[in-house]
Amino acid sequence: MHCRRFLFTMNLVFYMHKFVRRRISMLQSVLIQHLGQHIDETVVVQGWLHTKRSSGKVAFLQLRDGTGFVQGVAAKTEVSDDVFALATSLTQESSLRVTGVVVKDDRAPSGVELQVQNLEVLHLTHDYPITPKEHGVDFLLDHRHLWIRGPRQRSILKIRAEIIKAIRQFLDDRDFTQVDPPILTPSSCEGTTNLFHTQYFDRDAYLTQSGQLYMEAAAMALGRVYSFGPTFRAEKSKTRRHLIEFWMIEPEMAYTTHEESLDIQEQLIQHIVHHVLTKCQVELKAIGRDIPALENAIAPFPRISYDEAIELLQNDGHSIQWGEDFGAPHEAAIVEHYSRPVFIERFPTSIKAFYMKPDPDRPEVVLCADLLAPEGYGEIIGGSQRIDDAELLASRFAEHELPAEAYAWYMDLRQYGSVPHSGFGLGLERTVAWICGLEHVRETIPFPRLLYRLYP
RNA sequence: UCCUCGAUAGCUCAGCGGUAGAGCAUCCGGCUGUUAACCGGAGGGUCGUAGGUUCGAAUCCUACUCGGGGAGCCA
Repeated sequence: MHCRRFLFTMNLVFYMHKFVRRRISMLQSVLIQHLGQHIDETVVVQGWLHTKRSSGKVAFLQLRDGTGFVQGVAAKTEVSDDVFALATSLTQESSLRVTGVVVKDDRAPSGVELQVQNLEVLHLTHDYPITPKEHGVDFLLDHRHLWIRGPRQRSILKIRAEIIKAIRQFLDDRDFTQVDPPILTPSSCEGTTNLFHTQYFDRDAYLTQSGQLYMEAAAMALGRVYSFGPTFRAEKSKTRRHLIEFWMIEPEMAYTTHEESLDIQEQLIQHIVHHVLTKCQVELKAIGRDIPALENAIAPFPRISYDEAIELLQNDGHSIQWGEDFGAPHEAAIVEHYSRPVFIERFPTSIKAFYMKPDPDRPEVVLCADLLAPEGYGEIIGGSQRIDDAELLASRFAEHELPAEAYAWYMDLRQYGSVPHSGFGLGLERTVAWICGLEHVRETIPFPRLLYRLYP
């Protein structure tokens, strides 16, 4: 019985395909997001069946094409028996071309519906794994290649794309030049334990952990630069804030102090949030983001010193002492006092990277800052003013037992026209997670690389 | 590396020492406004793997495998 039904459907599909091809090809195909501009016109929508509901006399087809969702209504009295039979036999995620009249309807979430006239099935799907009911994380990640078809994941990827667009727009408008640092590197800037090792013919090479040092060179060549690319960390981190492969934006600015860098950072974040609030209302609603909470991200952001943060934590009952680095619970406790992103600046020199410039008034701290996102999303920016003095940098290399020969080129930057300069790294996925209000960064990237997951 | 939780139908889970269960999905039937549609029926299982305890193990114990959450580290 199953088999006969299947053959019947396939014959029908073949027949309909021949029957309607000429007429459909003469009609205009329209993206779902533009249907509102075609009221009362007959159009073709090319997409997939998201879900279907049907009764004996009417079938409701939820269609998607990547740009949006629209309901196609096939009424038994309005279409041929063949088309109606085809409509009721359609399966989830079958690919199809639907011909119909665009009509206004207040019952539709987008305000329009498609009155179906004809259907052309390109491929009839069987047993699509992701059903409209709930699924577990493991199952969904194993089916990530299909999971991204869903409305929630589509919205997140759309917002990610708009965030990227906003970042580029902001930096390009302020005379930054994009410069691409290498992905294959001879060694790291901060230890090799977290680096992905690979072969470079007969030598060792590592996947980049940060393009920063190269960007310092680029800033001396082009003034204001930024990189935008993937970063790899072989850390055995398994939390909602960590990916093995993630994307970073690393601006680097010549003739720029720590304070000027902070100004740019907060304006950038404000611009991103404003852009997403302007362009992505539909997507933000689709994923259930608390929009008023996002609207709080207006510059200037609070700037507190490491000293003040320690005091604040001690007053909250934490046993942390000056000189210790913050753990995740500390960051969460600090952020709880604010509803906006907050800068923590001037950390102890001893716990920060070798290239950070000491505060001239207090050499025990460096001119650096972390920007913590609100609502517990953790550090989204880390930045600093860099050491511009050749002698000091040389002594830092010695203190950190770094191989000076490998970094001769980096030392050169302090030999030939050294200037005060600053830069920062913005973690894309954590920013997307915060703006989307997600539980986990794994949903912010199309194909997440996680500690125990390299598939698909 | 450490702590902690988990693995039972295609999916989500219940069952916690005595005949393997539910909802959804699938298939069949019904329904002209559904929004995770609804109503009736059917099929569907080596209870993660290997040992052990017991008259009897999905259930208790041990080891292993795979995964979730978290710590450290970091964006």
